[in-house]
Amino acid sequence: MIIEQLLEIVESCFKTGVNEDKWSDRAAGKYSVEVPKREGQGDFSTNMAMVMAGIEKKNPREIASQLVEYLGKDETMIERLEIAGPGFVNIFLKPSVWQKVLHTVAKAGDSYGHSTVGRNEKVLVEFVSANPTGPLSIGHGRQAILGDAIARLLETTGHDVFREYYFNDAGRQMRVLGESTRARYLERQDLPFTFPEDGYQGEYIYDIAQSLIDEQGDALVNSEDVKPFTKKAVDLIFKDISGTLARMDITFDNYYNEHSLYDDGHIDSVVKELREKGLVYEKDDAVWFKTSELGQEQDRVIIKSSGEPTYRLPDIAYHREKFRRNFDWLIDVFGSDHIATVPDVLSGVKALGYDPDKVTVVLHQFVTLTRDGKLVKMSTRKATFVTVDELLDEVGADVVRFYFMMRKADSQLDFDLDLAKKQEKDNPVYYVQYGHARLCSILRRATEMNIEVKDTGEADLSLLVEPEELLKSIASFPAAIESAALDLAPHRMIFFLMELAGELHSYYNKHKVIDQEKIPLDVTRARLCLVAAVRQVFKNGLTILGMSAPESM
RNA sequence: GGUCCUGUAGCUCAGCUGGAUAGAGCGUCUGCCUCCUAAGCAGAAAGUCACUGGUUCGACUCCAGUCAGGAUCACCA
Repeated sequence: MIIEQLLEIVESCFKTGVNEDKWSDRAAGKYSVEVPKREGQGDFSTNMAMVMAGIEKKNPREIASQLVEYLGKDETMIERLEIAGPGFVNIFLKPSVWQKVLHTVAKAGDSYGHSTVGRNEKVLVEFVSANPTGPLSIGHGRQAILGDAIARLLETTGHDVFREYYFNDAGRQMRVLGESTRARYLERQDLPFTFPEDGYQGEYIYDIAQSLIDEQGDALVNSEDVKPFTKKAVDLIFKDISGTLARMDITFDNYYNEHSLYDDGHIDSVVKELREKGLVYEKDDAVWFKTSELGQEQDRVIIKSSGEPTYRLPDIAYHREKFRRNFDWLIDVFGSDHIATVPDVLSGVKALGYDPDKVTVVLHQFVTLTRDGKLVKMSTRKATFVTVDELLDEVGADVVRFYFMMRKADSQLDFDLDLAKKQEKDNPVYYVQYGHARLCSILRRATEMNIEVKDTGEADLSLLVEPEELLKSIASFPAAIESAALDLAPHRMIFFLMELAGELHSYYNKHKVIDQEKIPLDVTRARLCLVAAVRQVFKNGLTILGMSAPESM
């Protein structure tokens, strides 16, 4: 990458200064080379002189002029230098350095931007993990897309990614689900029924009841056992959930059933191990975990006086199993309502001898929905929540993905349905996709006119006029992916693409590519190389985010 | 009350490891289609980066405190 090559040059100049006794090596590694925010301040700049000034107690501009003298000797990529502001050294590169990016993109094609920084590290991304009690709500939607985007980014950067969905289909929640279904089953047949006090009130329960009636008629009317109802509900709800996920092109490598932790004895063995370490004790007929000895304020119950474990115990056991399955990095994507469980799980992991630093929890804040300029009130209990399916029906998968990725996880996300539904303008999703479509259109046109899109090596790229912004963006694409991936921040890719689209649309209006009367053929050919490269970056960027790159709109 | 997140333009939000004159989209206002897609472009107006201190050559960014909003503090998951 360009910045890395430049950094090498800067570092060797720094060393030259040390060797020639101009300054000491105490500033080594403390300075940086970065892209200035404003135009006219160079392609890159370094703060070395300012960093050194503090350490060496010298005038920063004096150091800067010495540095400029050293840097000026480079003929490979530096065109000119200037000292600015408090002591920045601004570095202007030769245009040919940027133009070469087009070769790189053309050569790499669909894999441009992919890297191997992940070194095949085994990463487990756990996300969604919604229990089968109803259709996915928009809160789950955010999590599904955030988790999937993180997984895709990590794959792109050379990680060995495994996607897992953790669920529980036993226990009180499921009993209530079964009882709710039974009540609807009886209601539909005009028989007396009692609906559970905290039952699931959603319409979908009627659908489940109806399918039981269709299949078995009134055979279950006198069933004492709630299991057939629960089972049917779980089956249909899971089918519904995976259907919703499939519509967004989200798949999992594994669905991990909490119950298997009991069957395989992992729950018992965790308690046993903690007990051996003296971290467990009995009080009030319950079993407590000494989390206070692990940095927390108070101890927590892991087995209730009824003999049933609390949710913490299987959570801890589950994470131990993740470690035992030899993953190097565990990523949990949760809603912010799970915040209280995080310290408990990490305490458990630590107590069992695993490194909690290998667990990264991505907590995302809540989602609100705005329709007709007003906040839509949602309640899970009353089943007045909006489902992901409904959103998909209204605006389609690309828009849903884009909007859910647009904000960093830490921010609350307001899904503006009015804006999302606008298909004609103002919608950032189309702004980006339109960029790709426009470029495709130009390439189609070139083919129609029998203009061959030459290999970048044959075209005279020095004929490109004002392509700097675009070339720099293209060149920074791999770094953008890397930072978004390693920081688990997909929203940065969205912003990257929006910026690229802005630059492209601006260029498009300023410079025509094909015009046989006004534009010389070799200029057209050079611009077609640029067009092809930008199109490739759009396509790769959209693909990495799980969105489509339409060739026409 | 404790813990975590948030507070940046009228609205919704970026601002990555501190860097030069604070950024985008929407909204508002003014222009631009005999021309590769106007789902676009060019320009204008719009800010006490919640507040107060501190750290330093330099703070939206780091630290402490205050205020406001959200999440969470079970032998529910």
